[in-house]
Amino acid sequence: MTFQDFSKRVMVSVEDLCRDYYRANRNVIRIKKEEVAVRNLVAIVNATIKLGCRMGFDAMSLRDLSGESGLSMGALYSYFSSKDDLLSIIQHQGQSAVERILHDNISRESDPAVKLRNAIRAHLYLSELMSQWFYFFFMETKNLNKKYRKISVESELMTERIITDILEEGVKQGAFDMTNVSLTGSVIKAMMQDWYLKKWKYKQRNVSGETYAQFVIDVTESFILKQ
Amino acid sequence: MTFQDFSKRVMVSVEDLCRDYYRANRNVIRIKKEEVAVRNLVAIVNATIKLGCRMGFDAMSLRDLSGESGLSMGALYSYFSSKDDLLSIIQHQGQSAVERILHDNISRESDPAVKLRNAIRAHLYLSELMSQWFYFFFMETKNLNKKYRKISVESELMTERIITDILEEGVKQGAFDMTNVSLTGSVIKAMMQDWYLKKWKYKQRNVSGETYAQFVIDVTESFILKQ
DNA sequence: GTCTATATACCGATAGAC
DNA sequence: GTCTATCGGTATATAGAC
Repeated sequence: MTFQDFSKRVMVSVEDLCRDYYRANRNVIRIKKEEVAVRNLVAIVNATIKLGCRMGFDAMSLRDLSGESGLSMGALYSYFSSKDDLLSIIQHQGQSAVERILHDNISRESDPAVKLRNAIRAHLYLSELMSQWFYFFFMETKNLNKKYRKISVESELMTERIITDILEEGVKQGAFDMTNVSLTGSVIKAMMQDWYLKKWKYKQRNVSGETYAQFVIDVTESFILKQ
Repeated sequence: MTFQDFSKRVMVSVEDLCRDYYRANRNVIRIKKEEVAVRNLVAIVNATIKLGCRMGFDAMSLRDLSGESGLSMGALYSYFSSKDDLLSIIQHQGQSAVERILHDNISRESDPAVKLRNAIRAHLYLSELMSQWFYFFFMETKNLNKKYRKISVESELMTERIITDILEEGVKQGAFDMTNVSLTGSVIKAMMQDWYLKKWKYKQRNVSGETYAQFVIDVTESFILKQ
């Protein structure tokens, strides 16, 4: 699967995420026209991710956000109840979407070796499509309150679990051979994560997402495939 | 080399770093008694790292720092000229120390395979000794000004370079065989970095630094050692 | 629905007593 | 050297005009 195939298939858009959020919360959102609400939510969310990645969510003032999104201070508060609330909305909507997309896009393939390759590519290509979101989640969710920090930790463990489940199945079927499934899953996740944490480095070196995905697969397979 | 051997050998202490800083800057620091200055600097730096890791440097107010360090607001400003200055002092002193210790502790061993194992262990054990510092550097670098962000990027590339230099030497000598030295260095660094970025996870699973270091070595060697 | 103007609180930083 | 008290500025959040 190429990156282009993947990006055509998943079609993840900020507008979809905002529309989902609006429909699930129209009872508490004061704006009643869906089109207006969704359009402004998209502007707010995009501006938050952009500024959050550039200067950090905490350092971003709501005046900065007002300027970047094109909405006034007063208007912003029609869409969220506090700055913390804004962070947790983005966190919740984003991580739910990631979870759903990953599960939908990891094939019901029975061969563990093929399935592992698909999973690594799916995760890597998704983190490429949503690289700012992934970076934002990693850098900003540490400062959330307990409840939302828990969601963030669960999200980390969930994606790791997708990998280790495949590894375990492969070991059971005799296709894989490794000393420690849990640690193997951890380092695969670490390698995948590097792609969006060090985007500047890979861009500078002209490494494509496809090249990187294939490389992670090569390293992994040299370790777990039986000779 | 065990973790215990390493930690006895390097003996890195916050007090040493603060004393170095004090002696290099006694001309601009108002406090003239070295023992007083060093004691308070240690308290300030420890408190900053602790609060910075917990809530983020930006979210930490100087009143928080005053409470945690035991010094008053006024006293704090005898040791640094601004909050940004405090961040860059910690960044500069810490990364210089890391660089020096890594270079001192990576053997002049000629066998690339042995040298690579030593380098991975040295880096991992140092990040264990200074785990909060490493975490702090990674999370707060983005908030620095251009000059210090450049230092930080150089630090990232420096540690990667230590690895890729060994890899290149091994390829030249015919001991290693890999498709892409640069990418191999990147993923080794990514695996090493996971140790301090996800400390909570490894602690929860009772994975020791020695176990993790050996695992990274195993994964790496399965990929680069000729059959 | 969106705006401007403003309330209120806390920020980093400093002055001056001791 | 260290403290307390306080400065001006800016933050989040809101009230009320339109």
